[in-house]
Amino acid sequence: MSEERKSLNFIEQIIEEDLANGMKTNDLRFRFPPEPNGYLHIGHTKAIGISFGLGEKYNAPVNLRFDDTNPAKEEQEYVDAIKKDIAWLGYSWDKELYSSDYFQQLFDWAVMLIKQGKAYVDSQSSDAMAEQKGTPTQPGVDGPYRNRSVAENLDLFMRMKNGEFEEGAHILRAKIDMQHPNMLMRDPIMYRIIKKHHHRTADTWCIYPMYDWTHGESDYIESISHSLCSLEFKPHRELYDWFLDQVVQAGNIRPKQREFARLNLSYTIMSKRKLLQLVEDRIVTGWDDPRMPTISGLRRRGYTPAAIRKFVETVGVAKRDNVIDVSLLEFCIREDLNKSAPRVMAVLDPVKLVITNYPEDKEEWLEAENNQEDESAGFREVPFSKYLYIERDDFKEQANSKYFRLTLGKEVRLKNAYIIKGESVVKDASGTIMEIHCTYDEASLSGSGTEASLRKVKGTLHWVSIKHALKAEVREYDRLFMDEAPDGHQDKDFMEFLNPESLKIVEAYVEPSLATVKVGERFQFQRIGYFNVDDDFTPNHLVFNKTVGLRDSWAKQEPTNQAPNNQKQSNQTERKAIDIIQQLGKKYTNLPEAKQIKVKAEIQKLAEGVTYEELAPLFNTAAKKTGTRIAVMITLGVLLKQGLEKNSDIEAFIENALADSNSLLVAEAQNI
RNA sequence: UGGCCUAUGGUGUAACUGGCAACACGUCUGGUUUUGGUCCAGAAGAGUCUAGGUUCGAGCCCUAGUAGGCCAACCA
Repeated sequence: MSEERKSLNFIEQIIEEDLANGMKTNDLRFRFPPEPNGYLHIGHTKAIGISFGLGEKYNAPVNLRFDDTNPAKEEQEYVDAIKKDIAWLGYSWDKELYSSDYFQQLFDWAVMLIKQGKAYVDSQSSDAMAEQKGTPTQPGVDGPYRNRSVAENLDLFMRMKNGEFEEGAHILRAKIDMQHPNMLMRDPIMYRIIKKHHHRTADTWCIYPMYDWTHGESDYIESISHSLCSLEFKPHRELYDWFLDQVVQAGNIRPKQREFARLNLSYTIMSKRKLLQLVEDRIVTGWDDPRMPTISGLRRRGYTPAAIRKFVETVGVAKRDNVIDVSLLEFCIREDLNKSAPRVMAVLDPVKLVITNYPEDKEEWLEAENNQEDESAGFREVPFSKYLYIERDDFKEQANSKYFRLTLGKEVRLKNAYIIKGESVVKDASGTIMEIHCTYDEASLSGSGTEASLRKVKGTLHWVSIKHALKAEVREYDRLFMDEAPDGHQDKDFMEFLNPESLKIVEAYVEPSLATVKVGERFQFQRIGYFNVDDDFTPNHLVFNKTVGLRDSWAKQEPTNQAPNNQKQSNQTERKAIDIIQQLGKKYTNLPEAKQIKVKAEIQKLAEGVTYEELAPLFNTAAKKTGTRIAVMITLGVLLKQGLEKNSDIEAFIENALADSNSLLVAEAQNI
């Protein structure tokens, strides 16, 4: 319906162009090609979102192709985990495929290249070959085996395949150009000997194709129309195309590689190698530790697929390096959970509250709304009694008027229950508060509709009845690293930035309705945050993970409250006249004439409050910023009229303006 | 010393392909609220890396700089 045209990212634009140039929508096909050597992380989600998202948008198939050309690093465990994660995110692939499915075809093509004189067997050490390869700034030189005969190459390659040689004895290289400016084109390796068991082909091969030789040809075999990958593969594109040139037949789809910037998240790392190190060094409990940026970690932490997909959609697709603020991820999960998570009451840091005028043995079951954002969520009952737990944080013996919680002599509401008034405290010998005594107003019950219940109080507290509360283990997570870019320092190892307090385990008390929870269920602990039931949960041991805290504008201002000397902020917010003039100037040249006259009058008025010292620095305004120069000129005119003496700086400024090509500026200069 | 890529508020993306720089997050006000949450209303913050050029007009086109990233694994 809406005419709103959603802007396309550069990849969508390329596809639209291809479509406009005659490619059929039916020919569109994408792929996601993970190497099964680790778990998927939030960064992969971007690649997944792009390719699978395009599949959804154009109703085109997307293959899941495991890039399994290196048996030394790849394992079935990772294949299973990757499939689980993609499915959990809600994407479905057309075919589950493996690069290893194409080993025979790749081998046949390699033989063809040898016969055409476009590939040869090299028998040097890797050091010698590296030497000949040159550097980015220096061309390489041809090696001694470069011109072996086709027959010899064929014979050696067959014997490589037959397992006659040890690892490292020979390799197969494409014969391209050792002097090529792109190092990847300097006779890249196509095959190496690896005598290891492969998770799919077992021991049938002892030579394995390299990434570059495999990837484009696999795309071609699968008729992938657009092969999307991250920016670091840009230099590979030239080789990708060269390999394609050797096999593509007219009439078939020729895959196109295009590259986008990968996702980086502040305060975390994305490198699979480094993530593996965290697992192996036992910094975290595993790939699915809730502090890990892996999909499995986020899942265990309580993130939803919808939130993660929204996040990836929001960050966009472009070609410049980026670091996304974690606050955006947190926003996405809060937004989703706010709508869906049932609210419950839980006290994480308890202090005992005694309602002195409440009958000793009385208990009431009070009605509580499950989710005010969702009417269909209904109500539940929570038990109330004389002895409660509230958060230690929610009480201060005395506090200023900014503190909305319980203090002595003031009233607050107990959520879903009564209004209470703080009366006294009981402390132990060390001064720690052991009990808070208060009185309640019996007529003020929530929802009772009485005049007393409608009374406004400035704070509302959550609580649990001690007698009825359930004990629960609550795991509160903080960021794993204390630096915004832990692996962005050349002089420091990322492990140096580990946050020693990334996990805090507390024993909490929760309302009894949580007795029947199941693993993975998500809740909002009111006034605290979102939590889910951890995998470690058992029926007699409740375990919750903190997914993310609620936004907390109180926590933000509290520290500044402590500092006594920021009373006088008000006059700082008043902007200086010169700043306003500068801002008005910015747009001056773009304004219609009527508006210019108005703005000029405004500048002249503001100019009366400007000193020469404030104005002088602006004489150096860049020539390009004509508007600012005009505003400065107008201001200068006012100052001169007020009796300011001309000096050499002023003369120079005016002279420059008179020589300018902009007539408005010249006119203002002439006025002076 | 080479090649390739990128450059827009604090962050991430837009700008209908040359016409008074928009959206989201974040920040700050104010209102509503039985969550200091949500929701609502508003504000601040960018002369689009720099210098030239083309044009009536440039974030967009051209030239030259500058800055950052990637490229020398028998990894992907």
